[in-house]
Amino acid sequence: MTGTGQARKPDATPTLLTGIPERDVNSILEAATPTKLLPNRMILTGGEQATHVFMLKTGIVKYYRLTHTGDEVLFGWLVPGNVFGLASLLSSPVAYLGSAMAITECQLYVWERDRMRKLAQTYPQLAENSFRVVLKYLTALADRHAGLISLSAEQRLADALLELGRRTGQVHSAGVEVEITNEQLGDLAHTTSFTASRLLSRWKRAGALSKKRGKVIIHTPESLVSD
Amino acid sequence: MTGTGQARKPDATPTLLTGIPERDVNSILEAATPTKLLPNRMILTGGEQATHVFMLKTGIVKYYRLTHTGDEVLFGWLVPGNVFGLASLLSSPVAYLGSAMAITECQLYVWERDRMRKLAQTYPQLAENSFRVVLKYLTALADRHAGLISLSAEQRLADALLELGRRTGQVHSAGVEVEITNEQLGDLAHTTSFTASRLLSRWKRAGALSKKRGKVIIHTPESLVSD
DNA sequence: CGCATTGTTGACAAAGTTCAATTTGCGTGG
DNA sequence: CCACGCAAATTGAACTTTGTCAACAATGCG
Repeated sequence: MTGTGQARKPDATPTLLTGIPERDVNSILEAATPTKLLPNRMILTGGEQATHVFMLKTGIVKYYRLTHTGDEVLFGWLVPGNVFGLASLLSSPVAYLGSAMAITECQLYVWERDRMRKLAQTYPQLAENSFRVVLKYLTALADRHAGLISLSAEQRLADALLELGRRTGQVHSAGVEVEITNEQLGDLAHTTSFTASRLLSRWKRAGALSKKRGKVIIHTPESLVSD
Repeated sequence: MTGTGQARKPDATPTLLTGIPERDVNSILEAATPTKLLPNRMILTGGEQATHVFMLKTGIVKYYRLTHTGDEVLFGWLVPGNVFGLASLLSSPVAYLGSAMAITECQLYVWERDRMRKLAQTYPQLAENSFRVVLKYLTALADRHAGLISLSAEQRLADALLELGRRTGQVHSAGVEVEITNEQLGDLAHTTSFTASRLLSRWKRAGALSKKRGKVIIHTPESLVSD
């Protein structure tokens, strides 16, 4: 039992460049190709050989997988700073485990596989950070999985909405404004747009939020939390 | 059995020691503490600080998580060769993401964190393999998650049974024999022992398998595959 | 032999999904 | 500026799947 030092922040969102000195960060970013994408563009496709590493600079990306029946299984939304395509780092080639698609207009850093592998040798912190990021995704997916099993559609929807507010919400005088459709929200919470509509209506009636087409304004996040 | 430069198996179950020369493997294993555990012993607990890396030598371990309501969310069963506790490899300490418990009597290799971190520096292949293993777990959990969303209880149960057959089954003249209770099978497939019982009975009536207490003998795996 | 564990079966309930019908909101082009 | 048309949202009702619970049967161990 290592009686380690002090309480650190619970989860200080580690990313690829955490703990790397600024001049090295610059070298690393310069080795990437900056790319701009329109909404609905595919970025990578699950099952294809991993050839690039991506870091999202601006915009929102959805990471998902298609089942053999064609249903979409959403793993989560990626926001600026998030890194994906890390399977490329392995010495022997592996497939991407899911597909990534731009939801909004996006700017990305894109590294070619060999380039990134060399960088990871030059800057070992990069390798460690990659490992940490993959572990973080594993934890996130574990959370998502546990939630799907043990929470009701209502709780999942509330969680999805609150996390969206935290990650992509615009703070407004009347509350936090989130740009999302019922259908997207349903996907995030693993339910249908119908269920999403019913629950949102209920919360609206309770005064916890208000709705516009493609938009939700959360007035009282607390009132979504429990029950 | 190095076998480089030859058609490799599609998913040759990469593990911690893959591609490491035998004498180095010996050094690595010698650095571990061999440990023997009785059934139902906890090995590590989710949320605790990661201090050790484990490799299962013999036996079966379940890896799971408890929700705040106390339900158990099973991520999977670990079989000999599987490695866990890899969060220990990070430079700054992280928590184990789930709990591990011995199902059968088990033998384990256990490495103390600092020891393993030094080994990973000495043998870089060890670091790469760790990364690969974590990616593999991510893929496995993604599969599991997708299955939970898109498959019926029946299909999940069939999958669980078939995979058990593959991984832990005893080949017998009458088919593959799997040691498992209805309840364990239900847990694996994310359903109840009642549903498991009903489906097994149906398959038994169809002649696809037979049952003993705590045991299933699969006669015709094909007939479980689709519907 | 007795007892605990495991398994079976039925009746019922809960949660969400599905589908169809309708309404609302909003940009576009006349 | 209005009317059109389409995408998004709403709502009700039936339906499906699976979980829950209770009662009971069987298996096998000590």
